[in-house]
Amino acid sequence: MLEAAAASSTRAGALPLPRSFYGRNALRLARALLGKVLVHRVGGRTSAGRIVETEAYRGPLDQAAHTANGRRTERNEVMWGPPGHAYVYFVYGMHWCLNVVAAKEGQPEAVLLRALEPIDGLPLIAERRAGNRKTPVADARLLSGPACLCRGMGVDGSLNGADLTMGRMVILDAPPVPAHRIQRVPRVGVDYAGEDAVLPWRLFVDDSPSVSRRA
DNA sequence: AGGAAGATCCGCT
DNA sequence: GCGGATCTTCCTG
Repeated sequence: MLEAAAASSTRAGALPLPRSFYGRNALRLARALLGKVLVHRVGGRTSAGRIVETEAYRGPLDQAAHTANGRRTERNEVMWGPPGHAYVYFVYGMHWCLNVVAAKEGQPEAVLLRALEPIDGLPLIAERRAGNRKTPVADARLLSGPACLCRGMGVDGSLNGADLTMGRMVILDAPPVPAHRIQRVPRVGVDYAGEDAVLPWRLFVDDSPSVSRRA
């Protein structure tokens, strides 16, 4: 399974998704991003993974979003800009999280990338993840969880605002995931969001071994 | 100026 | 299942 994904991702002709791909609401983008491939090149080394878990955060009307009620701050400024850029923020004093800005400029929506299936640069990913662990992790779980994903892919605050349609970190097109393989459940860790906490805006590929917090 | 809470992970029980 | 690690961001006074 992982081998098959790797073969397709490294195939010549896989192009970065154009900006127009991102110009839709965050829920639709969260769905469309499943199966696509995040690639990060740094210092001549490449790591890549297939997106298998996402969460949609829908701007002013979503109490779970950083931009709830139209809140605009220095931290979430990127969410207000054009789609197709990375919104990277720091949480819990130790972790980074990577989002993809959705919708159109002035409409602050984003998709949190929660898990990838590692498909290229396994040694590099394992090396990055080893730093804060005592016990080894199975390959399929190296990028399982939003903070694990950032750690393993080498994503930090320096990538906040990065253009994902070009540059050192991009998202490549890849075959879509069939609808019958996608599950929709409530988002993780948003109990503070009242009624919005139960919206089924966490999407994942149900047969992927890399999904975080499987029931 | 101060404090509370957070879109989490890890290791131990 | 639970709590500790660790610090930025934002809101309050």
